[in-house]
Amino acid sequence: MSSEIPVTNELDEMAAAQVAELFSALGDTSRIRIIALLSAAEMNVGQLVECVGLSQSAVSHHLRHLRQMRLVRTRKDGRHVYYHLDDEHIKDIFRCGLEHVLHG
Amino acid sequence: MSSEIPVTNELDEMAAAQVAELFSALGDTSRIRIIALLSAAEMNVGQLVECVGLSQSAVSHHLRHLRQMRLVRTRKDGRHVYYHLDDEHIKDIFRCGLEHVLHG
DNA sequence: TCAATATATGAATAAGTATTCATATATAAG
DNA sequence: CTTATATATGAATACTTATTCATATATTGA
Repeated sequence: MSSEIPVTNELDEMAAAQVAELFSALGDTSRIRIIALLSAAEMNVGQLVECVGLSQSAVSHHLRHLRQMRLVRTRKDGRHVYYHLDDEHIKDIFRCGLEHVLHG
Repeated sequence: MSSEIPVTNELDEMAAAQVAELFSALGDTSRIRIIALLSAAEMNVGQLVECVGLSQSAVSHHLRHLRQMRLVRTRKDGRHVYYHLDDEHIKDIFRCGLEHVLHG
């Protein structure tokens, strides 16, 4: 054995950090509103700016964060960049949290 | 009409803030490790301190945070305070996030 | 090419937060 | 009653992060 700490703990720690990073990315009102909007439909940056009521810069920074976490992906159309959720599972996670606060 | 903004948006904004608050509470490695441990079994503070490897004070602060968010509850037994998840849904949310990082 | 529009980004700052330290409270044991 | 153990908490600090401002890049239309 190379260590006194069981391997499973090491893995769990790493996984815990990743899960925390995921929830942290969703743990901001502005980003959650973006996720909520994209849960309903694909939108370009300008539309998101209008909907969430933040500056274009702030929205863009949040989108970069969500992109880096692989929570959203983009599709380019002319001068516009359309954002959508990376996969359906993201929607599930959001709905899971929403259900909890609506029910609780 | 009392406002130009549809009521549904107001509700969504409030819900979004609550969802963000929930995910934010789960968006910390130490707290997620506590949630992960409590997903498996009830534990008292001393046991949690040993498992997560933080100071007693730090763990206690995190537990207060989780308590205030109604993610955990307590049961007192002598000098010990046992913590457990508030309900099964918390476990679901955690597992939902864990599955995402394990699969993705 | 030039102007206009859409989006992205680095730097700065202000607000938030995790951890530590010191200490308080509560319970049990002797 | 006194001491030891378990947990909680306020204040201070170091660190993180959301937003803004200024500006850059890219695409379209004239």
